[in-house]
Amino acid sequence: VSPPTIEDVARAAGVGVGTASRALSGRPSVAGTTRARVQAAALELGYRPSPAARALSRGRTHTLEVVVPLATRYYFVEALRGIEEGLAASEYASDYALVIRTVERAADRDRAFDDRDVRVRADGLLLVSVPPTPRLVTWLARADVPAVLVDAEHPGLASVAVDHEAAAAGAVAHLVRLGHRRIGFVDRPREPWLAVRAARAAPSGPASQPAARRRGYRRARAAAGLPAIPDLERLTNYGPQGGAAALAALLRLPDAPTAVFVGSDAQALGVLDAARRAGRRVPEDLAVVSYNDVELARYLGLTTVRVPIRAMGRRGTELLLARLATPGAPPVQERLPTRLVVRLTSGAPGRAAPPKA
Amino acid sequence: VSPPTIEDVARAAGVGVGTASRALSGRPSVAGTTRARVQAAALELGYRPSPAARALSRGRTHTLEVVVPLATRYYFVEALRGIEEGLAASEYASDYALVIRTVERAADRDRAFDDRDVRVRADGLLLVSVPPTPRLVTWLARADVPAVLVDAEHPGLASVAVDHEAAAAGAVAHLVRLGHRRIGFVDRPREPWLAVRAARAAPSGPASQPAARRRGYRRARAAAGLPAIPDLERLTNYGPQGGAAALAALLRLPDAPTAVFVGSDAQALGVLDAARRAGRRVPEDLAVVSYNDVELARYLGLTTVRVPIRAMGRRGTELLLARLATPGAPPVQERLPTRLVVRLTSGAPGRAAPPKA
DNA sequence: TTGTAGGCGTTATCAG
DNA sequence: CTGATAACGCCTACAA
Repeated sequence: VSPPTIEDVARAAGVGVGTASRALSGRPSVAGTTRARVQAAALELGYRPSPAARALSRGRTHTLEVVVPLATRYYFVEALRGIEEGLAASEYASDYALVIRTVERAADRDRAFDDRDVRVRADGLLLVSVPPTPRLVTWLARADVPAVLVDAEHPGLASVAVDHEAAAAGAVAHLVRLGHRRIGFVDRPREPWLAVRAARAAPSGPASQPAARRRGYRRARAAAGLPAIPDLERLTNYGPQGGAAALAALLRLPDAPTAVFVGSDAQALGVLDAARRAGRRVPEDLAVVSYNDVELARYLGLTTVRVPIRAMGRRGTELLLARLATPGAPPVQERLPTRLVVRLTSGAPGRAAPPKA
Repeated sequence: VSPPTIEDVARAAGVGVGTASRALSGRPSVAGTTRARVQAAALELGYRPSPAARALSRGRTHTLEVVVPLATRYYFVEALRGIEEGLAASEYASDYALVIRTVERAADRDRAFDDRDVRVRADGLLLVSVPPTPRLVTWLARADVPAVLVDAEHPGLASVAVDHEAAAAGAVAHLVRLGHRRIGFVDRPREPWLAVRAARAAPSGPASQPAARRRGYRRARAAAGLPAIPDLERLTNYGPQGGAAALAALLRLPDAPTAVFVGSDAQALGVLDAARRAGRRVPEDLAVVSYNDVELARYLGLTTVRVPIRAMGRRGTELLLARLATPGAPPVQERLPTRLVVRLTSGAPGRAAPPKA
């Protein structure tokens, strides 16, 4: 009752295991008739090669591991889609299996890069939005598994990234151009899975998106001659509730802002809602620009920064496959452009119609 | 330069490989000092057990395979979240690796269940929203891998499902109770990955969600004494564009409907938009009830059927782990309840305030 | 408690 | 072109 092995197939076909292996693996040096016989026998017996045995023998698992935070939902799915696209469109063998590993807490991340944690040993590693800690970097060096960072960067490591700081600065500059001077900033705090165990986080540690956006926000302010005003910067929970709370706090300020830059569309949702409940019209009383450009942003008329996470996933996969195919190649670092998508909430001139489907 | 094997560890610790294996695997019959010595040696050498060798030797891969359609995005992520929850909360060893396999086209599905397709051979299989075709059923029987269907059912197979027909009927009944008689139906056609290769699809083939919803729609009509009117039923592309097109068509009817039941929130988005552009107020001129209750539904005030996909994923995982732990156990079939979430778009009495964050 | 040896299913090597 | 046979790295009886 145990599943048939290649030996069973060989016996049924009246050949040796070596020949059976070659015939089934599509190796050239096998006579046509022999190959046909072996294949027929395999089909007859319902033979299925053992991936474990094959991996052990070949030394490769034909598997890619993807490490992603699950928290930013849409972002995650889009990245995954991009990865699948990259796999499907590849010029190399693309039938890699994908092992997904989600990290939501710091513990998950630590476990993910713990030598004692034995899972599938992948041929390659794709790290999505997981800024490399020093620990991770040494782990990567030791594990000598080709890795590509997606939406993150580190010297010496292959990556496909985006300049979040510049993107944020551009968004804020847009508000400045529209005449705003009191511009608030709403974002989430450092992600939980980025938490550093000890307090010895490097001062210029792995860049998180929120940190990069804040730098961009400040830079744009400075460029416009605006001073830094701590009260205008609000770090709050991810999601609409957080955004709503942040805006409520901003509106209570003596000098309430006339515009806000929000670090995610999800928080912007709450911002819009809180504005409406406070009787502020958007964009007349309050201009809103957010970040990511998730699918629903267009339905809300959200002016937002388009982050090409899907394209990053795709390109990252391509780079990984290329490195897998050419082991010697040096790690490539690429950057993809972002783009401010101007819709209604920023009150851009010349736009007044409701969003279209 | 090749990675250290257990033999290296054994040598370094001055013991035999057997002892090293037992010490590292946490087996009881090892002296405390010996174990410590082995573990120290392993740490020193940076030893990482080979999953492939372990899988080959143990006969288990410690891996779960999840087959999901990627098309319905939110649905997919939620199911995955539920699966992770189930894994994390399990009373059994929960450190299974997850191999994700997405099927978007019929070819993907065929490949997924092709004997010649060698990927990681998982210890268990979780099929999310993939109704079992006859072919799949026989494959499952042959592969003798414990499997659990999530959001699908089949006689003899373990499953966690939902009664989509009843849920749809309930949604339509709600509209009937509100006094509507001309009730339209908008849904997507059979999913592409369900396409049957030959035309020999069983008449009552694997139930797709759209099919179940349509049955529910018709049943509710019949229960209300309403005749079936083919013109009122529109199958259109998934997504807002499809929904918008469908509503436009419905509004062109001589007897335009005063209410619509839409098979997905994504399509409902387009329906709302098309209604607005046509000058129809919601819910005064047109009541809308949709399906799934995705996150953004509350922000749009959508009345919709809540489908507990996350809970299904979680429960399915629990069932799978239980079966893995107790091979003899018979397949369990469970159903989870759905619930109509009444918000604004259905015009339910006593609700007039804008949606709250 | 510990060491030794056989086997898991495949691929690769190397004679025929 | 084909058939034995030795790895691949680990686990697990079996013996000591």
